[in-house]
Amino acid sequence: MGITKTQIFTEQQNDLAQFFKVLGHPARVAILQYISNQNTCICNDLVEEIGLAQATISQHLKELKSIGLLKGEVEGKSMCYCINVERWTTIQNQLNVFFNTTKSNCC
Amino acid sequence: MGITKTQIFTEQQNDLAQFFKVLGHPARVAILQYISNQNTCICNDLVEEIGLAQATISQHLKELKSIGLLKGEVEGKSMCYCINVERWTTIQNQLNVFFNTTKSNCC
DNA sequence: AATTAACATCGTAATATTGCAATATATAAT
DNA sequence: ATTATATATTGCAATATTACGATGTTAATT
Repeated sequence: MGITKTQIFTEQQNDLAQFFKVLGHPARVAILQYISNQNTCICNDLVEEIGLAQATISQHLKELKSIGLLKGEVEGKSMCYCINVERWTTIQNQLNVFFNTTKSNCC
Repeated sequence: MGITKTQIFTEQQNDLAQFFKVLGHPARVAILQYISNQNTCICNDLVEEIGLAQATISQHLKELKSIGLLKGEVEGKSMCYCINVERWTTIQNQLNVFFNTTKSNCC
């Protein structure tokens, strides 16, 4: 097969895994860090900064947008991609709830 | 292609992405939650509880072990898989540092 | 209106992941 | 010693992901 059996898990488990999965690529970690360090955030900078082709960066940005972590606004002929701080904080909280409620142990 | 260009990222970025990636599958989230809720944690229970084949569960356990999140001890003819609380806390802290240092914004 | 610049999307090749049956291994029970 | 039980490993098929060139699209510039 090769297809994840989403149906056998809870919505919470699938959502959590989805967040983790999107963050689970170094290019996407790097993109978030770079955007966070800039005051202007334009996609073309990312291509030079990260060192992947423009099409590839665009694809990674799309995935970060898919879970609401980034929002992009058209700014002339460029794009201004920003971190959605509200969403960012919400996800951080959800991950912390997961970590805090899942660390008990038997041995 | 199809191969992640690990060399162009920092070790920190690759490590972070690796943690996220391992947690980025609902079966692995479910396994961690189940183990955390049990006092005894035996692999065979997991097969029935999660609903994936024994070989598949074994594979997921291996990945969780690969980043040190689980430790397994032989207990008779069963295995006792436990969460490595120390490692768990370390990773949680690293993720929080990432979240806290990466949420500034421009718009 | 043609051109340029900045992305986005499509198509595709290479590689990775998911899942399982079959098989191997290791221990407990008989 | 043989058998049963629990888990790991191997091999493989199906699907997903990564990456990029080529091509669309949109908006500013000329």
